[in-house]
Amino acid sequence: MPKLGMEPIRKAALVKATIVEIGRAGSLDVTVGQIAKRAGMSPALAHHYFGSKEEMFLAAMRHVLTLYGAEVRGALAFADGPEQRVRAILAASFSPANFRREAIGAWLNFWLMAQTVPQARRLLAVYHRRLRSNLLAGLRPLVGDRADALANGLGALIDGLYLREVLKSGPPDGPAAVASALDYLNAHLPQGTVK
Amino acid sequence: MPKLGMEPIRKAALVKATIVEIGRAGSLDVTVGQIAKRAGMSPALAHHYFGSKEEMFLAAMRHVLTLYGAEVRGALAFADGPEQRVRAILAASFSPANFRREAIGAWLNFWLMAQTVPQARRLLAVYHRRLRSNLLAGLRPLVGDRADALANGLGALIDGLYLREVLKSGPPDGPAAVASALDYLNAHLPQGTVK
DNA sequence: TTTTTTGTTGATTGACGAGTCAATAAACTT
DNA sequence: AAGTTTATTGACTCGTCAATCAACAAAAAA
Repeated sequence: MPKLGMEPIRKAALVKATIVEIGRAGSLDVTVGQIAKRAGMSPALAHHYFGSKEEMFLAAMRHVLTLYGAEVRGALAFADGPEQRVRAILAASFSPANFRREAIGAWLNFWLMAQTVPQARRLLAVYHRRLRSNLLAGLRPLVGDRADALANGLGALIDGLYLREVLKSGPPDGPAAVASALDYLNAHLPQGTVK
Repeated sequence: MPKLGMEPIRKAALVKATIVEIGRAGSLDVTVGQIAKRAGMSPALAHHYFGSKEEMFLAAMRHVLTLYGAEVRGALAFADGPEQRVRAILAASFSPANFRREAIGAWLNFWLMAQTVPQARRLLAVYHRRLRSNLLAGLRPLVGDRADALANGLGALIDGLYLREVLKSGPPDGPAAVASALDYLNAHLPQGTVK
């Protein structure tokens, strides 16, 4: 029953299924069959649309990063002043949409992939740069030339908090993570600018 | 030419080779064949000694953690006072022995494995607890009841710094990482206790 | 209506890799 | 010397999986 215009629908379904399956498996050892099944189609069709498994992974990674970027932008739009901007970034980073098991698992695996797949490395580098410049914009008015080191530290801390969440049992605790990061930030500010 | 007493030698060689190969591949997609070859023996022999690939991975992980633990203990032996203890832990964490490409890559993969292999999870949990209690011992005299939150933050920061090193090109910069962590610590101390 | 394009899948190919087994050989024991 | 244990490997089994292909179906274009 070939309805036309299936391509975007199928691709979206596959991307979503890829993320879910990677999160579920906790690794990239996921067969095209599993992904296709979850997306409700045959493995052959998955190949038809993406050409290869790697392309599927990359599309999934792009999707995760895009979502995250959108969330940050959205939060930033409402932020008032540098301090609120930094807060907004942190809140977006640990928002329920991003800070949930599947996404965290997927994220960790993309990191792994970035070690060996140049495309993935590039994607991750883009995310890094964006996060960094967003943080810097907020931090510079607050701490001047120490902003650079602080942005690095905060970036690493965010990644570390993600990493640690992987091992915890129970649902991820976004607010606690935000609190941790804010605490870090706060300690570096001329006393208590951020409460 | 069966010399006796080969077992420990072979096992050690395999563990080492496992770490190298995982680091090289940047993932756990490493064949027993590759590992065995690097260790200078047939795949069959590798199976003979370890029974399964997973056992090999776990042994490698145990080895990495043991090395790290030993380094921390060693550094701690010379540490004088709480502040020096914390410094010692950080220095050991980013020492050349631990903070090098292969080990970092292996570490990241173990993290991944911990998501699904209970044994691996347990090993990582042990490392976590030890790091935590070591940090706490040093921090409590310095910051009292805020030590708990600080230890968590520092732990996450350390992990994050490892993670970030994966993506950088060029050799890992241990001292810079230590400086980052110290900076974090310093910001939380009643002014400038740690310089 | 014929042709082309788009959607879809079952079956197959081809490669690869974990783990087993049987066989060989050197040492050590009795 | 006969028997046992340890070391070692080549050959093989068995399963899995990415990717391809041939074929069929429905819509759109001609």
